[in-house]
Amino acid sequence: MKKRSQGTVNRPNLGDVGRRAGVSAMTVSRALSQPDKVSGETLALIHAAIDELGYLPNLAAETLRNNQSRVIVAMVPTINHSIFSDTVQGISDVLDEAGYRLLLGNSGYAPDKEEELVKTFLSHRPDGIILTGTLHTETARRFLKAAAIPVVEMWDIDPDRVDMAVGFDNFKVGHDLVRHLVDRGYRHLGYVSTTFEHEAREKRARLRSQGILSAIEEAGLPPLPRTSVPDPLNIEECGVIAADFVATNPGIDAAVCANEIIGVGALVDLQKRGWHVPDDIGIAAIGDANFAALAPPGLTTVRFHGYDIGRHAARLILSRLQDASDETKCIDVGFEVIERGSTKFLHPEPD
Amino acid sequence: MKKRSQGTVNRPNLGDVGRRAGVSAMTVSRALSQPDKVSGETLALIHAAIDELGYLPNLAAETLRNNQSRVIVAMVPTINHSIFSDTVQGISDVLDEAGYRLLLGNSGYAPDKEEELVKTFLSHRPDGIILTGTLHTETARRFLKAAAIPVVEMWDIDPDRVDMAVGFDNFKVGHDLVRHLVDRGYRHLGYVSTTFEHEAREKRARLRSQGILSAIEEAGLPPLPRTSVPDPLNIEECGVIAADFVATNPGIDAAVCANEIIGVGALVDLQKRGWHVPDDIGIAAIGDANFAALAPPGLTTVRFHGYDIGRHAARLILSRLQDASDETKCIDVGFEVIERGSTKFLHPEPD
DNA sequence: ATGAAAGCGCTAACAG
DNA sequence: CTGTTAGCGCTTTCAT
Repeated sequence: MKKRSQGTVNRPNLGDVGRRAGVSAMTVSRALSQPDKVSGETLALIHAAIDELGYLPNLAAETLRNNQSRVIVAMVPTINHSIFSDTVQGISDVLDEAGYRLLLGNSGYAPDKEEELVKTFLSHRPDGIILTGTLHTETARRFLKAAAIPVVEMWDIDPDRVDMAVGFDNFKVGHDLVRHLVDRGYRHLGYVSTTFEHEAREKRARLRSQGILSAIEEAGLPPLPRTSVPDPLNIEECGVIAADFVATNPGIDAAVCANEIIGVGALVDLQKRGWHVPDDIGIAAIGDANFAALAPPGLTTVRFHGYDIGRHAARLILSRLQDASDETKCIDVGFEVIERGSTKFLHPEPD
Repeated sequence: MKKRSQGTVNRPNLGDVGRRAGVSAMTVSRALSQPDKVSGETLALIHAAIDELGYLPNLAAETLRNNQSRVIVAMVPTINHSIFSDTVQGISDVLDEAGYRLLLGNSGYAPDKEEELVKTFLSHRPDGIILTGTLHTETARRFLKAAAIPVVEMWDIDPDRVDMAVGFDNFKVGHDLVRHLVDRGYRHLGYVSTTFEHEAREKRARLRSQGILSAIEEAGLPPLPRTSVPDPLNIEECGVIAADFVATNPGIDAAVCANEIIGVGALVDLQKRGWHVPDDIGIAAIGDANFAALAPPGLTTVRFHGYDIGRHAARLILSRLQDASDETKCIDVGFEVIERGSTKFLHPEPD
């Protein structure tokens, strides 16, 4: 009796199928991968055997043999955030269509954790890997390069990327949002920012601030009053802080909020206090995940294209896999300013 | 020269590490899995070699050899929905902690697609698999059973489950929400339901309807006026339909909405039309994903525990893996009625 | 404490 | 058109 397995159920392999069909394992293998090289009669026998046995190929063996797993790894800080779940959905949709599978990891904004995960994931021999952000440990970078598989970094575009990148320019986000407000006649902006512990988020936030300041300078506006809210964010607290800020800085005609939570909080709280938005004060925020459209009269925001970022990331991996000579790419998917009721066009008045 | 690889980079294996450390592959293997069986000196040499070469184990080989992949598959209809991304996060958190990886699939509510994916995923030899819902093709069920690995079905609890299940009782959802309204004094309910094409969603919706009707009967309330909104859902349209429904059924003192979108739409639209919520009309909805708390005065809802469902599902898999004799389990995580401003306690008045 | 052999399931390469 | 051999990287088993 052939000894196989250590206690668990034996699942049929190519040999079992072949035995049942009266051919060798090799012929079954061919029947599946190059059916034109197998006679019609044998083919029928083999398929019957496959159905009877419920044969499924063993991809661990294929991976080992072919050095190709048809698995792509994606690591996001959390999927519990609509912007990242959009991204993962985009990745998943593209991979699925191409017959690749998605191995998903949560790095939680922690480079050390990410390094650990990168090593573990590389052990699964993925055909490609998609990471969030550009902040990785030196060791992680080394292993990624040694793996010699396509690597895409998402969301941030950084010149010293590992391989490929898809994202947008955070400096431009801040810059363009201010520019948008200036174009509508706003002149006295205030800024409600965030304070993040995580270096990756802090870096992103800093770039946006710099963009804001740069646009303000370009437009010759007065200096930017500023406050910040603590992490983690709570919509009510953020609203109070933002509304207090607006109330104690009476010169401000528009508040720029570092994210949607702050923006909606400010919108709700200011209106509760009797301010009229957008007539008394304009409000705009960076990020458009869930509720920006919902809180009356709607929050003007910068929207990111998470789903597109995911799709592009997966496509970059796949196209590199198809054509290894494909040169390194960097895709800027941009962003969008969505104008809603919380800002309006101000008629120019004497200052 | 040793021939290896077909064009791609060779990554170091146990033999390479051993050669560098002056020992055999087997000793390196032991150094990693049973370090106490290797002399301290050799151990140091081996670890040095591992670091120098950047060795990572090949899990495809381990899987093939050990018949164990440390990979768990999870299939959800979409992760682009906060309730499912919560679930996936729950799964991921538990797996991560236990050193397992998550292979994620999107079945998109389609049993045929799911069957295809189940087969592909089983080919990866996962140690366990987590599915959404109980609606699978016969073939899918057969393959799942043949795979002889732990299977968990999430969200719906069904007596004829494949193996284990985590979820809640949809009949009870409808029943308890109505009961909640009745307890607060509401007597003339109306129902804004959905019309789904997908059998799985339709089934869930039907169970909830039955629960609603049952509670109404128990309480001896008048028959339930009812309308429905088309899929896919749009918040404004849903709002218009729901508000029209309330306006044309003046007897109604509370509207039960089949989901959060409808509920918030109704809330916004009715208030826009000058209705006062909850004084003129109470509103309650099933589902509490994103914005129920946000639209003033807050929407009373039934909240599901997606994250917990995910955690439990992963835990069931892992505990079965640790102890195969563990008996089949079914966990009811329940749900929660969240009372917000859109309903209130009605003082009993003469009818 | 360490090593050699064998085999997990698959397929490229080479017969026939 | 079909079969045999060998080896992908790993670990169980059996020496030493």
